[in-house]
Amino acid sequence: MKIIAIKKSVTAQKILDSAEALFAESGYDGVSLRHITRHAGVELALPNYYFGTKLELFKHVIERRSEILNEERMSALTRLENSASIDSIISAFTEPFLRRTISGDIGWQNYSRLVAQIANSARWSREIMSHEFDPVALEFVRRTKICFPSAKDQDVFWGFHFLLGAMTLTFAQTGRIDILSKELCKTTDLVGIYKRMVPFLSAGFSAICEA
Amino acid sequence: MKIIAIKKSVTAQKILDSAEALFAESGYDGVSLRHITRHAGVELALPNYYFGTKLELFKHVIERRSEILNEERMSALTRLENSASIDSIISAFTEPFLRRTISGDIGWQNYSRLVAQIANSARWSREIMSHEFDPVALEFVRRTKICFPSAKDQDVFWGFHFLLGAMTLTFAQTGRIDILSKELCKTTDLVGIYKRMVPFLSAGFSAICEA
DNA sequence: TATATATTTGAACAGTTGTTCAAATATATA
DNA sequence: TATATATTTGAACAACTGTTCAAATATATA
Repeated sequence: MKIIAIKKSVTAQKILDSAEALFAESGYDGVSLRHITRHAGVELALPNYYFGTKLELFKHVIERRSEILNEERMSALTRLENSASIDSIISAFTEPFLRRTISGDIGWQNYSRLVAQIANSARWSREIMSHEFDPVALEFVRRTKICFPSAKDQDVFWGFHFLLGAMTLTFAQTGRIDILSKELCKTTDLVGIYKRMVPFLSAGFSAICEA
Repeated sequence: MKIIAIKKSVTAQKILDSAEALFAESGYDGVSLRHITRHAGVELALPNYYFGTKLELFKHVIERRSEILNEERMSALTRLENSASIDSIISAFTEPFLRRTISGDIGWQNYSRLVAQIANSARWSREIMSHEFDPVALEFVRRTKICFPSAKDQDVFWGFHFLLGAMTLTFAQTGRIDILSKELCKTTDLVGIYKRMVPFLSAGFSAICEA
């Protein structure tokens, strides 16, 4: 009987890191197990040993950091006072991801690029996004409803949808806005983005959720 | 010498339609030429005859409708008066895509799902999105600057970035919000989304672009 | 009708894909 | 040290990949 402790195996972590980086760049089907193992410097058979199939490896890549992210988001949301403003609710939801990404940790940067792709993919969104991130999303919605007592539930959900779109494109780090703005705006300037994103989204929520 | 008139060949259009539908579902690498030709009911060698490589076929899929979309958006923007409100500018930019998608045309629905994925992909965004859509995007930015004379260029570009994120996630039609909201919100209800999206984004722009 | 051109067919090519497994090696336990 | 378990190795499998091409067929031109 084999007992695999993925979290403690440096080989397993090397595979996850390489898979994360390559999936973020080229997507699930754009990357082969040989790409991953070559990048990680390990044998081809090892992903199967630790994770089973390629699909299970993919899901492990997602779950490794979603657990951390969900905990941080949830605790930031529950730390809020009952009278919290929409600004602070949006900050609580978006800031944990942002802080991880701007820290310079290349793993988190790859992860956020990967999640952005998944969130906009018909194939993966329901299967992965819903499963991993909906509980925290519902807590965000619950807090926002308290903030706008007269808002209809639909309005709050659509507001969350717009927030999610703006946030995921930001974390996608595509570099398109750099080209469009002739390098006036930098995809990597997450602090500058954040300073504008929270007011932008707060005003948007107020516009559709206030009577 | 072979003279190929792609736009008039029903075979070429069948290939483009099938490629569009399958790429929208599974992405560039998730679809093989055999999937496409089987779906279209044509021989394997025909994509090469009409389009050359798989990559060139992919780009033809994108360009076929981006030409139409760009013309409609550009003419909607230039039809605006000089004193146009941010609401009307956002409408001019987003409405053409919306109208095509809600018309029930399955081809345009597939196309919008595909563009949403490309917009959030590091691999394709610069190569395809910038090339296809930046001229019209710059016209949007130019009109928005007139609307907010005291706004810094950076603020307008970032506003466009948030708009683009919200819009692409909407057109991605992932169905995630349906699950999250327990079917209270429907991804397919583009009219209901639009009614909220324009006010949401207008308020966002005002928040970061007004002094 | 005869000729030229456009299109379609069916097969083949070499390279890559995910997955499997017995054997070899390393590590921990007794 | 001896034994059991965990991990790594290297090769093999059949299926699938994008691309190519000569031959066959259809269509237009003269």
